[in-house]
Amino acid sequence: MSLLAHPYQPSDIRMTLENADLWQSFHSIGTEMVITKHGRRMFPHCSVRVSGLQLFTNYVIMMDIIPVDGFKYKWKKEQWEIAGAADPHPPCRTCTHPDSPAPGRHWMKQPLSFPKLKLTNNTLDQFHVVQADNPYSLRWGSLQSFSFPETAFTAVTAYQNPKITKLKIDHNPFAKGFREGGTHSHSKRLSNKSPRAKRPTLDRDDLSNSSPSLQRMPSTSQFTQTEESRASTQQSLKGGHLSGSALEPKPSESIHVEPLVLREYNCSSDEQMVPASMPYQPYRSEYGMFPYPSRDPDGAQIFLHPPPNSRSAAEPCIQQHGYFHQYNTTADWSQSPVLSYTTW
DNA sequence: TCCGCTGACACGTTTGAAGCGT
DNA sequence: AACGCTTCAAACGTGTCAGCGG
Repeated sequence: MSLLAHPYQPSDIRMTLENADLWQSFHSIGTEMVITKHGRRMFPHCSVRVSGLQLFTNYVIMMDIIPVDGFKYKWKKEQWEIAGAADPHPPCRTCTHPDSPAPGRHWMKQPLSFPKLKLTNNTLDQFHVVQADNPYSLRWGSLQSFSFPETAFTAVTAYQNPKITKLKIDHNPFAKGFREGGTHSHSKRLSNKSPRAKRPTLDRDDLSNSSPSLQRMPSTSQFTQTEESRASTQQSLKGGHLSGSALEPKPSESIHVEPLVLREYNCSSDEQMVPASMPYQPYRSEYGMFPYPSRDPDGAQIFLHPPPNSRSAAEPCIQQHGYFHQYNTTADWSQSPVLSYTTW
Protein backbone atom coordinates (compact mmCIF):
# COMPACT_ATOMS: atom_id res chain seq x y z
CA MET A 1 0.00 0.00 0.00
CA SER A 2 1.45 3.30 -0.93
CA LEU A 3 0.62 6.91 -1.26
CA LEU A 4 2.17 9.20 -3.74
CA ALA A 5 1.48 12.83 -3.30
CA HIS A 6 1.00 15.29 -6.01
CA PRO A 7 4.40 16.66 -6.93
CA TYR A 8 3.38 20.19 -6.14
CA GLN A 9 0.86 19.61 -3.47
CA PRO A 10 1.96 17.16 -0.86
CA SER A 11 -1.06 15.04 -0.32
CA ASP A 12 -2.52 13.73 2.85
CA ILE A 13 -5.70 12.59 1.26
CA ARG A 14 -7.50 9.87 3.10
CA MET A 15 -10.53 7.89 2.13
CA THR A 16 -12.40 5.63 4.49
CA LEU A 17 -15.26 3.30 3.87
CA GLU A 18 -18.40 4.61 5.52
CA ASN A 19 -20.46 1.51 6.07
CA ALA A 20 -17.47 -0.66 6.74
CA ASP A 21 -19.21 -2.72 9.38
CA LEU A 22 -21.95 -3.70 7.00
CA TRP A 23 -19.48 -4.48 4.28
CA GLN A 24 -17.48 -6.50 6.72
CA SER A 25 -20.55 -8.49 7.67
CA PHE A 26 -21.11 -9.44 4.07
CA HIS A 27 -17.46 -9.86 3.40
CA SER A 28 -17.03 -12.39 6.17
CA ILE A 29 -19.59 -14.59 4.48
CA GLY A 30 -18.59 -13.89 0.92
CA THR A 31 -20.41 -10.97 -0.58
CA GLU A 32 -22.60 -11.67 -3.55
CA MET A 33 -24.14 -9.04 -5.79
CA VAL A 34 -26.95 -9.88 -8.12
CA ILE A 35 -26.54 -8.60 -11.63
CA THR A 36 -29.28 -8.40 -14.21
CA LYS A 37 -29.59 -7.51 -17.81
CA HIS A 38 -31.03 -4.13 -17.00
CA GLY A 39 -28.78 -3.43 -14.08
CA ARG A 40 -29.15 -4.09 -10.40
CA ARG A 41 -28.13 -1.77 -7.64
CA MET A 42 -25.48 -2.80 -5.22
CA PHE A 43 -26.25 -3.51 -1.62
CA PRO A 44 -24.46 -2.43 0.38
CA HIS A 45 -23.66 0.48 -1.83
CA CYS A 46 -20.37 2.25 -1.92
CA SER A 47 -20.08 5.13 0.47
CA VAL A 48 -16.83 6.72 1.55
CA ARG A 49 -15.61 9.65 3.57
CA VAL A 50 -12.80 11.76 2.25
CA SER A 51 -10.41 14.02 4.08
CA GLY A 52 -7.24 15.86 3.39
CA LEU A 53 -8.35 17.54 0.21
CA GLN A 54 -7.52 21.10 -0.68
CA LEU A 55 -10.61 23.08 0.21
CA PHE A 56 -10.86 25.05 -2.98
CA THR A 57 -9.32 22.66 -5.40
CA ASN A 58 -11.63 20.78 -7.68
CA TYR A 59 -11.68 17.02 -7.67
CA VAL A 60 -13.47 14.32 -9.55
CA ILE A 61 -14.35 11.06 -7.92
CA MET A 62 -14.68 7.90 -9.91
CA MET A 63 -15.30 4.26 -9.20
CA ASP A 64 -14.47 1.20 -11.21
CA ILE A 65 -15.20 -2.46 -11.10
CA ILE A 66 -12.41 -4.70 -12.17
CA PRO A 67 -12.52 -8.48 -12.37
CA VAL A 68 -10.08 -10.39 -10.29
CA ASP A 69 -9.01 -13.14 -12.54
CA GLY A 70 -9.72 -15.06 -15.69
CA PHE A 71 -12.01 -17.65 -14.23
CA LYS A 72 -15.67 -18.07 -13.67
CA TYR A 73 -17.00 -19.91 -10.70
CA LYS A 74 -19.89 -21.99 -9.55
CA TRP A 75 -21.35 -22.55 -6.15
CA LYS A 76 -20.85 -26.11 -5.11
CA LYS A 77 -21.01 -27.72 -1.72
CA GLU A 78 -21.21 -24.49 0.18
CA GLN A 79 -18.28 -22.93 -1.59
CA TRP A 80 -17.14 -21.55 -4.88
CA GLU A 81 -15.33 -23.71 -7.37
CA ILE A 82 -13.68 -22.80 -10.62
CA ALA A 83 -15.97 -23.58 -13.51
CA GLY A 84 -13.75 -22.74 -16.40
CA ALA A 85 -12.32 -19.76 -18.14
CA ALA A 86 -14.08 -16.47 -17.93
CA ASP A 87 -16.00 -14.98 -20.75
CA PRO A 88 -14.32 -12.19 -22.64
CA HIS A 89 -13.98 -9.12 -20.57
CA PRO A 90 -16.27 -6.31 -21.56
CA PRO A 91 -15.07 -2.77 -21.90
CA CYS A 92 -14.10 -1.25 -18.65
CA ARG A 93 -16.61 1.28 -17.49
CA THR A 94 -15.95 3.89 -14.92
CA CYS A 95 -18.54 5.50 -12.77
CA THR A 96 -18.00 9.15 -12.07
CA HIS A 97 -19.67 10.71 -9.09
CA PRO A 98 -22.24 13.16 -10.44
CA ASP A 99 -21.08 15.94 -8.18
CA SER A 100 -17.78 15.90 -9.96
CA PRO A 101 -16.00 18.11 -10.31
CA ALA A 102 -16.40 19.75 -6.95
CA PRO A 103 -14.08 21.51 -4.54
CA GLY A 104 -12.47 19.59 -1.75
CA ARG A 105 -14.68 21.21 0.86
CA HIS A 106 -17.71 19.80 -0.90
CA TRP A 107 -16.37 16.27 -0.85
CA MET A 108 -15.31 16.47 2.75
CA LYS A 109 -18.42 17.93 4.27
CA GLN A 110 -20.31 14.69 4.03
CA PRO A 111 -19.78 11.09 2.96
CA LEU A 112 -20.10 10.51 -0.72
CA SER A 113 -21.77 7.49 -2.11
CA PHE A 114 -22.77 5.73 -5.27
CA PRO A 115 -26.21 4.45 -4.30
CA LYS A 116 -27.48 4.34 -7.84
CA LEU A 117 -24.63 2.47 -9.30
CA LYS A 118 -25.99 -0.52 -11.15
CA LEU A 119 -24.30 -3.75 -11.99
CA THR A 120 -25.07 -5.42 -15.26
CA ASN A 121 -23.90 -8.26 -17.40
CA ASN A 122 -25.35 -6.67 -20.47
CA THR A 123 -22.68 -5.40 -22.79
CA LEU A 124 -25.03 -4.22 -25.46
CA ASP A 125 -26.96 -1.49 -23.77
CA GLN A 126 -25.48 1.06 -26.03
CA PHE A 127 -27.99 3.70 -25.35
CA HIS A 128 -26.07 4.45 -22.26
CA VAL A 129 -23.28 5.86 -24.27
CA VAL A 130 -22.89 9.57 -23.90
CA GLN A 131 -21.35 11.36 -26.74
CA ALA A 132 -19.49 14.53 -26.07
CA ASP A 133 -20.16 17.24 -28.52
CA ASN A 134 -16.89 18.89 -27.86
CA PRO A 135 -14.25 16.45 -26.87
CA TYR A 136 -11.68 18.02 -24.69
CA SER A 137 -8.95 16.85 -22.55
CA LEU A 138 -7.25 17.79 -19.41
CA ARG A 139 -3.93 17.05 -17.99
CA TRP A 140 -4.25 15.60 -14.61
CA GLY A 141 -1.75 16.47 -12.04
CA SER A 142 -2.07 13.23 -10.23
CA LEU A 143 -4.35 10.37 -9.59
CA GLN A 144 -4.76 8.68 -6.29
CA SER A 145 -6.61 5.47 -5.84
CA PHE A 146 -7.99 3.82 -2.76
CA SER A 147 -9.01 0.24 -2.43
CA PHE A 148 -11.30 -1.35 0.09
CA PRO A 149 -10.80 -5.10 0.33
CA GLU A 150 -14.01 -5.72 2.22
CA THR A 151 -16.02 -4.47 -0.73
CA ALA A 152 -14.95 -7.40 -2.82
CA PHE A 153 -17.89 -9.35 -4.09
CA THR A 154 -18.96 -12.13 -6.36
CA ALA A 155 -21.31 -11.18 -9.14
CA VAL A 156 -24.13 -13.67 -9.53
CA THR A 157 -27.35 -13.92 -11.47
CA ALA A 158 -29.03 -15.53 -8.50
CA TYR A 159 -27.93 -15.73 -4.91
CA GLN A 160 -26.06 -18.88 -4.09
CA ASN A 161 -25.23 -18.50 -0.45
CA PRO A 162 -28.39 -18.35 1.68
CA LYS A 163 -26.50 -16.50 4.37
CA ILE A 164 -26.05 -13.61 2.00
CA THR A 165 -29.73 -13.60 1.17
CA LYS A 166 -30.65 -13.44 4.80
CA LEU A 167 -28.19 -10.68 5.49
CA LYS A 168 -29.49 -8.62 2.62
CA ILE A 169 -33.07 -9.07 3.63
CA ASP A 170 -32.18 -8.03 7.14
CA HIS A 171 -30.43 -4.85 6.08
CA ASN A 172 -31.91 -3.75 2.80
CA PRO A 173 -35.17 -1.85 3.27
CA PHE A 174 -36.28 -2.72 -0.22
CA ALA A 175 -36.16 -6.38 0.65
CA LYS A 176 -38.43 -6.08 3.64
CA GLY A 177 -41.16 -7.77 1.74
CA PHE A 178 -39.21 -10.96 2.14
CA ARG A 179 -38.29 -10.49 5.72
CA GLU A 180 -41.22 -11.80 7.65
CA GLY A 181 -42.81 -15.16 7.29
CA GLY A 182 -40.00 -16.21 5.11
CA THR A 183 -40.23 -15.64 1.42
CA HIS A 184 -43.45 -15.33 -0.42
CA SER A 185 -44.27 -18.87 -1.23
CA HIS A 186 -44.58 -19.90 -4.74
CA SER A 187 -47.97 -21.34 -3.97
CA LYS A 188 -49.07 -17.92 -2.99
CA ARG A 189 -48.10 -16.62 -6.32
CA LEU A 190 -49.49 -19.62 -8.03
CA SER A 191 -52.84 -18.69 -6.69
CA ASN A 192 -52.41 -16.28 -9.47
CA LYS A 193 -54.98 -13.62 -10.15
CA SER A 194 -53.48 -11.29 -7.71
CA PRO A 195 -56.07 -8.74 -6.70
CA ARG A 196 -53.56 -6.23 -7.78
CA ALA A 197 -53.31 -5.69 -11.45
CA LYS A 198 -49.82 -5.42 -12.67
CA ARG A 199 -48.85 -1.85 -12.88
CA PRO A 200 -47.99 -0.64 -16.27
CA THR A 201 -44.36 0.11 -16.06
CA LEU A 202 -41.95 1.67 -18.38
CA ASP A 203 -39.77 -0.71 -20.16
CA ARG A 204 -36.37 0.04 -18.82
CA ASP A 205 -34.90 0.13 -22.21
CA ASP A 206 -37.43 2.66 -23.26
CA LEU A 207 -36.87 4.60 -20.16
CA SER A 208 -33.22 4.62 -20.69
CA ASN A 209 -33.57 5.53 -24.27
CA SER A 210 -35.58 8.53 -23.45
CA SER A 211 -33.55 9.63 -20.54
CA PRO A 212 -29.95 10.23 -19.85
CA SER A 213 -30.40 8.73 -16.46
CA LEU A 214 -28.53 5.62 -17.40
CA GLN A 215 -25.34 6.10 -19.13
CA ARG A 216 -22.40 3.97 -19.87
CA MET A 217 -18.92 5.12 -19.48
CA PRO A 218 -16.73 5.09 -22.49
CA SER A 219 -14.99 1.86 -22.97
CA THR A 220 -11.37 1.20 -22.96
CA SER A 221 -9.25 -1.81 -23.19
CA GLN A 222 -6.25 0.11 -22.19
CA PHE A 223 -6.74 0.00 -18.54
CA THR A 224 -3.48 -0.96 -17.04
CA GLN A 225 -2.07 -1.30 -13.65
CA THR A 226 1.21 -0.30 -12.14
CA GLU A 227 3.39 -2.58 -10.22
CA GLU A 228 2.48 -0.64 -7.19
CA SER A 229 -1.20 -0.96 -7.50
CA ARG A 230 -0.79 -4.52 -8.41
CA ALA A 231 1.24 -5.21 -5.36
CA SER A 232 -1.29 -3.33 -3.36
CA THR A 233 -4.12 -5.32 -4.72
CA GLN A 234 -2.30 -8.57 -4.36
CA GLN A 235 -1.60 -7.76 -0.81
CA SER A 236 -5.19 -7.06 -0.17
CA LEU A 237 -6.06 -10.46 -1.39
CA LYS A 238 -4.04 -12.31 1.06
CA GLY A 239 -6.51 -11.79 3.78
CA GLY A 240 -9.25 -13.50 1.91
CA HIS A 241 -12.84 -12.64 2.41
CA LEU A 242 -14.75 -15.80 2.64
CA SER A 243 -16.11 -17.19 5.78
CA GLY A 244 -13.45 -18.62 7.88
CA SER A 245 -10.69 -16.82 6.13
CA ALA A 246 -8.65 -14.18 7.76
CA LEU A 247 -9.99 -10.75 7.28
CA GLU A 248 -8.02 -8.08 5.61
CA PRO A 249 -6.79 -5.14 7.50
CA LYS A 250 -9.06 -2.19 7.85
CA PRO A 251 -10.27 -0.53 4.71
CA SER A 252 -7.15 -0.07 2.84
CA GLU A 253 -6.16 3.24 1.53
CA SER A 254 -3.68 2.20 -1.00
CA ILE A 255 -3.09 5.22 -3.07
CA HIS A 256 -1.72 5.15 -6.53
CA VAL A 257 -0.59 8.20 -8.35
CA GLU A 258 -1.11 7.77 -12.00
CA PRO A 259 0.77 9.40 -14.77
CA LEU A 260 -1.02 12.11 -16.59
CA VAL A 261 -3.40 10.79 -19.10
CA LEU A 262 -5.39 12.49 -21.74
CA ARG A 263 -8.86 11.21 -22.15
CA GLU A 264 -11.70 12.62 -24.05
CA TYR A 265 -15.13 11.80 -23.01
CA ASN A 266 -17.91 13.15 -21.05
CA CYS A 267 -20.01 11.09 -18.79
CA SER A 268 -22.36 11.83 -16.04
CA SER A 269 -25.52 10.19 -15.00
CA ASP A 270 -28.13 9.59 -12.43
CA GLU A 271 -27.40 5.94 -12.63
CA GLN A 272 -24.40 4.47 -14.18
CA MET A 273 -24.10 0.93 -15.30
CA VAL A 274 -20.90 -0.94 -14.85
CA PRO A 275 -20.04 -4.47 -15.81
CA ALA A 276 -19.63 -6.65 -12.84
CA SER A 277 -19.31 -10.24 -13.62
CA MET A 278 -16.81 -10.58 -16.32
CA PRO A 279 -13.41 -11.51 -15.14
CA TYR A 280 -10.62 -9.92 -16.96
CA GLN A 281 -6.98 -10.54 -17.18
CA PRO A 282 -5.69 -9.86 -13.76
CA TYR A 283 -2.79 -7.63 -13.04
CA ARG A 284 -1.85 -7.34 -16.57
CA SER A 285 0.54 -4.69 -17.71
CA GLU A 286 0.65 -1.18 -16.48
CA TYR A 287 -1.76 1.13 -14.84
CA GLY A 288 -0.82 4.07 -16.89
CA MET A 289 -3.76 4.52 -19.13
CA PHE A 290 -7.13 4.93 -17.66
CA PRO A 291 -10.47 6.03 -18.94
CA TYR A 292 -11.10 9.32 -17.35
CA PRO A 293 -13.86 11.69 -17.88
CA SER A 294 -12.73 14.90 -19.28
CA ARG A 295 -13.37 16.66 -16.08
CA ASP A 296 -11.46 16.29 -12.94
CA PRO A 297 -11.70 12.91 -11.44
CA ASP A 298 -11.88 11.93 -7.95
CA GLY A 299 -13.12 8.57 -7.41
CA ALA A 300 -13.82 5.27 -5.99
CA GLN A 301 -13.13 2.15 -7.84
CA ILE A 302 -13.93 -1.46 -7.49
CA PHE A 303 -11.48 -4.16 -8.30
CA LEU A 304 -12.16 -7.77 -8.67
CA HIS A 305 -9.33 -9.44 -6.98
CA PRO A 306 -8.05 -12.98 -7.02
CA PRO A 307 -9.01 -15.51 -4.47
CA PRO A 308 -7.02 -14.98 -1.37
CA ASN A 309 -6.47 -18.51 -0.37
CA SER A 310 -7.20 -22.05 -1.26
CA ARG A 311 -10.54 -22.04 0.37
CA SER A 312 -11.75 -19.07 -1.50
CA ALA A 313 -9.90 -19.93 -4.59
CA ALA A 314 -13.04 -19.97 -6.61
CA GLU A 315 -14.31 -16.67 -5.52
CA PRO A 316 -14.17 -13.72 -7.81
CA CYS A 317 -14.01 -10.65 -5.72
CA ILE A 318 -14.34 -7.02 -6.36
CA GLN A 319 -12.48 -4.44 -4.49
CA GLN A 320 -13.56 -0.89 -4.36
CA HIS A 321 -11.11 1.58 -5.59
CA GLY A 322 -11.31 5.30 -5.45
CA TYR A 323 -9.54 7.73 -7.65
CA PHE A 324 -8.72 11.29 -7.00
CA HIS A 325 -7.86 13.74 -9.52
CA GLN A 326 -7.34 17.33 -8.92
CA TYR A 327 -7.18 20.58 -10.72
CA ASN A 328 -4.35 22.54 -9.45
CA THR A 329 -5.90 25.84 -10.17
CA THR A 330 -9.30 27.20 -10.78
CA ALA A 331 -7.98 28.50 -14.03
CA ASP A 332 -7.58 24.99 -15.23
CA TRP A 333 -11.16 24.34 -14.54
CA SER A 334 -12.43 27.50 -16.10
CA GLN A 335 -10.87 26.44 -19.30
CA SER A 336 -12.95 23.37 -19.49
CA PRO A 337 -15.97 23.31 -21.69
CA VAL A 338 -19.42 22.91 -20.32
CA LEU A 339 -20.06 19.58 -18.72
CA SER A 340 -23.10 17.50 -18.87
CA TYR A 341 -23.91 17.44 -15.27
CA THR A 342 -26.54 15.51 -13.45
CA THR A 343 -27.41 14.87 -9.89
CA TRP A 344 -28.52 11.80 -8.09
C1' DT B 1 -30.65 -34.27 -17.21
C1' DC B 2 -28.32 -30.47 -15.41
C1' DC B 3 -27.38 -25.78 -14.90
C1' DG B 4 -27.48 -20.86 -15.58
C1' DC B 5 -30.10 -16.95 -17.09
C1' DT B 6 -34.35 -14.35 -17.68
C1' DG B 7 -38.80 -12.58 -16.80
C1' DA B 8 -42.84 -12.52 -13.92
C1' DC B 9 -44.39 -11.89 -9.57
C1' DA B 10 -45.67 -9.87 -4.86
C1' DC B 11 -44.48 -6.81 -1.51
C1' DG B 12 -42.18 -2.72 0.82
C1' DT B 13 -40.10 1.78 0.08
C1' DT B 14 -39.63 6.04 -2.22
C1' DT B 15 -41.21 9.92 -4.66
C1' DG B 16 -43.87 13.56 -6.29
C1' DA B 17 -48.23 15.48 -7.54
C1' DA B 18 -52.68 16.77 -5.79
C1' DG B 19 -55.52 18.31 -2.17
C1' DC B 20 -56.25 20.74 1.91
C1' DG B 21 -55.60 24.02 5.67
C1' DT B 22 -53.52 28.10 7.49
C1' DA C 1 -52.12 34.18 -3.35
C1' DA C 2 -48.52 31.82 -1.10
C1' DC C 3 -46.78 28.51 1.75
C1' DG C 4 -46.53 24.20 4.33
C1' DC C 5 -48.36 19.83 5.51
C1' DT C 6 -50.73 15.48 4.46
C1' DT C 7 -52.38 11.92 1.52
C1' DC C 8 -52.06 8.60 -1.97
C1' DA C 9 -50.97 6.39 -6.17
C1' DA C 10 -47.28 5.48 -9.34
C1' DA C 11 -42.68 4.19 -9.77
C1' DC C 12 -38.97 1.77 -8.14
C1' DG C 13 -36.19 -1.96 -5.91
C1' DT C 14 -36.15 -6.32 -3.84
C1' DG C 15 -35.67 -11.82 -3.60
C1' DT C 16 -37.91 -15.94 -5.27
C1' DC C 17 -39.50 -19.02 -8.52
C1' DA C 18 -40.73 -21.32 -12.98
C1' DG C 19 -39.53 -21.83 -17.46
C1' DC C 20 -36.53 -21.70 -21.17
C1' DG C 21 -32.38 -22.71 -23.61
C1' DG C 22 -27.71 -24.33 -24.04
